[in-house]
Amino acid sequence: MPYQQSLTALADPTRRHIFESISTGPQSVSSLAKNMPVSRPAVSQHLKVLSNAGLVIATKRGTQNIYSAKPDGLHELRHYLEQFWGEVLTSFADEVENQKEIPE
Amino acid sequence: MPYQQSLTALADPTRRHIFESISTGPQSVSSLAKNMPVSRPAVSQHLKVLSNAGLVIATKRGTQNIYSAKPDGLHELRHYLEQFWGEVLTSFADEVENQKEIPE
DNA sequence: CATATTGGTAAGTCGTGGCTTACCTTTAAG
DNA sequence: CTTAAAGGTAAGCCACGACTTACCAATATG
Repeated sequence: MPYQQSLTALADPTRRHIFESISTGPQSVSSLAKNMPVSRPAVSQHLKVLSNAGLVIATKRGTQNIYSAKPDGLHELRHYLEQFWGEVLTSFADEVENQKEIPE
Repeated sequence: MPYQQSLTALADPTRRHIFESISTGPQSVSSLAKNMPVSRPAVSQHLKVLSNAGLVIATKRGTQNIYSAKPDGLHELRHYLEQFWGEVLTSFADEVENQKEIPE
């Protein structure tokens, strides 16, 4: 799953709340909707986005769908950010040391 | 700067592109706009968002504004994600070991 | 002083995304 | 078999956000 999907998935507050809730333990759709200010279909739609981003996974149990958080769903995003971390620091060092000129 | 601002700031592809470009070295607004498919004002607006999120910082040089990436701008976001990482793993372990029941 | 550069901001347009209600399918339970 | 519980999807609405053009302020340069 590309990091962009994780990024846009977690950018929405409602979706973040859902993901945080699931992270403390698996939940059914209705159970999630019960503790939220939005309707069940809304939750369902958010879960679809989170699922497409690889952040959650669903397993059936009778009529209900239990959603769990996927531990490795954040890997790519982390790598993306860490790569940045290095880049910024080295480019910063370059400037200071070499008095590097800045493109107009 | 709260992690949410970094999240929404980086969720936009254009803004991500700007931030990535700046991360390789400081740039002026016009210089950035020159290599982008959007107008200069659009870039300026994006820079404002990135600045509010604490991801970039501007310094004046004559008439132009030079934007640099802020190395520590991603700290909070990283912590937010890392905290998740732990949470998910422990809740996962709980289930496996204790056959923990899932709230309907 | 006049005139470019540079860039921030205002105002307005347009598409997307998050939400709702309505509907349907599937499994459980009386 | 009928009824209820659970949840995904369709259609439509509305707000917000990403753009544009137009305008203005500030600095540099002839």
